[in-house]
Amino acid sequence: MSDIKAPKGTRDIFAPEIHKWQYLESAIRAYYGKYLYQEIRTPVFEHSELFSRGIGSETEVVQKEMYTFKDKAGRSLTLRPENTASVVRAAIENNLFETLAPLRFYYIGPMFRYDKPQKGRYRQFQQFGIEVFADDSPQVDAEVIFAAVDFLKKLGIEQVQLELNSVGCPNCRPAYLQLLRRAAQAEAHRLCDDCRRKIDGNPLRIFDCKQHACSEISRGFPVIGDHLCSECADHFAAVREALSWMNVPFLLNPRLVRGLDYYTKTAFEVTSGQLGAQNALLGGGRYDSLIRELGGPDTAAIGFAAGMERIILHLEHLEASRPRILFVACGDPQWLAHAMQLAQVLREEGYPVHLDYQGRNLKKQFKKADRIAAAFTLVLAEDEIRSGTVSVKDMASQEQVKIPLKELNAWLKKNY
RNA sequence: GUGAGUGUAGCUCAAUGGUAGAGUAUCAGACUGUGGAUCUGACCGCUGCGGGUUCAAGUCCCGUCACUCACCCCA
Repeated sequence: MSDIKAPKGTRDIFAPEIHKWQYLESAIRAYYGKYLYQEIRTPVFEHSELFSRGIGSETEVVQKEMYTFKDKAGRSLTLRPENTASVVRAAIENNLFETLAPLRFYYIGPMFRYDKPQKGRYRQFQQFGIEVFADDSPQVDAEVIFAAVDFLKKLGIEQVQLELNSVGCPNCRPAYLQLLRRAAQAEAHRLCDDCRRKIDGNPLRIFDCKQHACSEISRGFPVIGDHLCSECADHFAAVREALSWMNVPFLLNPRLVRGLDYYTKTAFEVTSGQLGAQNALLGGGRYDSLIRELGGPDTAAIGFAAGMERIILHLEHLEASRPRILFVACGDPQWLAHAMQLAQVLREEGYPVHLDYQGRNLKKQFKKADRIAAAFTLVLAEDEIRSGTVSVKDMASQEQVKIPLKELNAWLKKNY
């Protein structure tokens, strides 16, 4: 074995798991196409500043988890830890706000975070996500959330929980944060070191602390829901109403906090009980200020990102539909020319065909056909060559018929 | 970054401190016109790596790396 291994937190994906990935990717394209989302592909690395400005320099992601490096010209570049900032950058840079309608994007691709790997968490991981620009209506929030939950349902993933909150906006959040800081300050002596540090940076994250003492204490803290401005409160009420139109059940979590700073108003997260500690399948929300902050027009936006590895973990029972394979068995190496030509003709007809060139006896070849789960084995040996026929054995029923080569195509059309 | 568990054949796993094994997979034969079964044989290893203790280490000790899970954080 080579002593060079895949870097920590990365992995190789191949059959049979790769079938699930291909299935998932095509499901994403088909499903979100129906909402007029169009694919966007952005670079895997960006100027580091895009993320520190977009995601927020105080966030865990930016402070500890970025793969940042200098290129040969001394530019600071970063492997993208998420894709929303890039999509916004791309929209601004290409003037998509002026040219594209509707402004709806989906993406699929690798993201990178320098985290310690564990179940459902990798350093290179796949996300797909959607972004809607230039629509500030609460109904589009409901549509995005519906399209997140409904997609999982269509994949057969139903044991999930949707948590919902509003995190306010620049009009009401600062005042609330002051209130929260004051409350936390008063209890600071009882909070853990970690939480004490959060008071000044992002006190909302105190709600995330799983230490018993901290969560007990923070339960008494004011929650944003009671301090939303009327615009945010109205918006949130309308989102909830529209969700009920679409029969989307949700759990109000007034302490739901997202890890990225750009969220405003609606924030949501879908979790699963089957995942272990890393239980978030997807998360998202509205980010009405980000586009302006990154130099674009003052434009509302909403989206979510989903962890594909975590979705794949829920597809365990998905039976990969394997192609029906034809195996051409050659009775003697002297007929290999016929066998290769037959195989090629069949491939051009669209069948997956395999054959063995090792000159093994028919028994070995049938064994091989069995191993690769061939649907039919086509025998070409002396009898068949002489009579211009081929013997076709149905591997499941064990029935075998000898048919003229000229009729093979028609026979396969009927029996394949 | 912190903690715990695990590292032996391609895969799944054995081996009271005393000659590294089995199942499975692969290849060949029994069986040169027919798969799943059976039997026989072959192949497969610096026991993660580096030190230490010992007459002797896969086994005990230290370090290190990797994987897994959890903390943290999130998707």
